[in-house]
Amino acid sequence: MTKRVTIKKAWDGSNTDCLNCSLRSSVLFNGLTEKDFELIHEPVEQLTLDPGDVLYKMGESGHHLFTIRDGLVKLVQYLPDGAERIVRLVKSTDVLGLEMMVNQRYEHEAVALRHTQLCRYPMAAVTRLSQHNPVLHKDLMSRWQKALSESADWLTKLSTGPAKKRVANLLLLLIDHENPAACFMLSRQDIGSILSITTETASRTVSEFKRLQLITEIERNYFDIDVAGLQAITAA
Amino acid sequence: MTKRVTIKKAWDGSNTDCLNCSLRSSVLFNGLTEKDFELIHEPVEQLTLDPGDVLYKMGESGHHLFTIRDGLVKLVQYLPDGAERIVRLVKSTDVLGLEMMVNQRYEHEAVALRHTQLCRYPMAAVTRLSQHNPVLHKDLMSRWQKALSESADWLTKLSTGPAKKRVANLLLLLIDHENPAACFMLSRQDIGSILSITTETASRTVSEFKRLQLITEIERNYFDIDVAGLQAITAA
DNA sequence: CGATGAATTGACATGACTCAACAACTGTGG
DNA sequence: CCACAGTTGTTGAGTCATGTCAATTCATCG
Repeated sequence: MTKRVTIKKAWDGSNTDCLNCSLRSSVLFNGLTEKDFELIHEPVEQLTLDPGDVLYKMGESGHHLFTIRDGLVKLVQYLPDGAERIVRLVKSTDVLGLEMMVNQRYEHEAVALRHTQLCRYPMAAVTRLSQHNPVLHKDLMSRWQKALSESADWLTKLSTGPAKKRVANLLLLLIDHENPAACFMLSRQDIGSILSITTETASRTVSEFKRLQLITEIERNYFDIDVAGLQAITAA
Repeated sequence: MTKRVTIKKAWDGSNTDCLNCSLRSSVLFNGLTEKDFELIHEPVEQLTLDPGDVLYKMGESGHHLFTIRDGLVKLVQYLPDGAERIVRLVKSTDVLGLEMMVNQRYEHEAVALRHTQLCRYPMAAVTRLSQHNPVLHKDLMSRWQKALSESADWLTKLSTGPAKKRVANLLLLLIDHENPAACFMLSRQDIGSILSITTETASRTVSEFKRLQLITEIERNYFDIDVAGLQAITAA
């Protein structure tokens, strides 16, 4: 079911050199000075997750935030009846676990969907720095706001209207912006719990898109997608 | 359609005395010292909205945040096809317009659903103060996080499952916690665009609940609700 | 190769939408 | 106070999309 990844297993062994990080400008700490970095005694660590690995569980306490360097992670909530609902997808350059700074608890279960690399930050350092460094302060607010605003989109685009539109919107959202028109395909079950449809409906819809050549499998789990065609469906 | 409320019309004429506000402890500025207040030159004003009044529109620029003292406001987004979707309800002690601090634009249309009183804060002051006052800083993060977490609930409780469950969950959410078991009833159209169902389905479901005596009209638009009964439906 | 879990497909039932008529209510002007 | 128009809510009949249940194929992995 849900394998638990241990920090030992995950840690690559090399400390992350944030100053030279290729994601520097888009990453949480981009506003920090070298002097700020000196105040962080606990090291920033790099983790690697395989598909299915659980980064943290709902309700768990912890002391870390995460930034995704590359990959895709789902945030899952469970309904009273045990059904799972995916409430957000977190991808490259996004931050995970911000709620820790407020609640000291994770609010979701975080599970990797693909091979994923991330950086782990000590939360206390972020809290402390955010009160002195206005750039980080502002960056944190931006990230919260971004999550909130994506969450509204999630509602309007992925939880409204007929299944075809929803699936089309989801595929468009999964486009890898470095490989435009190449799209990582989720399991039918994940599609279902994102869109709140059954796996059968998800499967039928994906199959129909394949038949109509709106999507074409390039390699295992990667599809070339007809952006204009799918957009036509979302608008229909 | 959408009446525009002018500040002149709305302003009660008396400056709000935040120091003596009855909502003080739950309100945005609860962490401020009297000295902080001296730094706010632009006055905090009190507004009153009638049902249907539009506080701000999507994309509009502005310089203010709002706290709801009493009442209920919907945040609306429009889909490409023009259909409206309500993405959040904002109620007493909640803050509206936080996104201004990041974007300088409002991201939704804010429309009063009932007679509503609110306070208007100059955004620049909040931004400035949040960088020096750690309590306000933390409070802002909490509010962002609260909005985000409610937004996930909105998804799981109000946008998932059959119409009956959704309506039941919505009614439970509308309970006025000062008048437990008394619940303000929304228009069928609003129910529809919250739950993403048609007005007809909303009407049928509400009617059924009335027949089953799960809800009973006490006075115009106020219902006594059978909490246990509705909870049974949400769990079913 | 056989075993397991995922994906697909079909047949059928059902819940929600559509279209349409009508009832109830609100506010207006006579 | 009534008559009217306009809006909102209710209800019904028929259709369509999605859910349900079940069988089958496909992919992966030991």
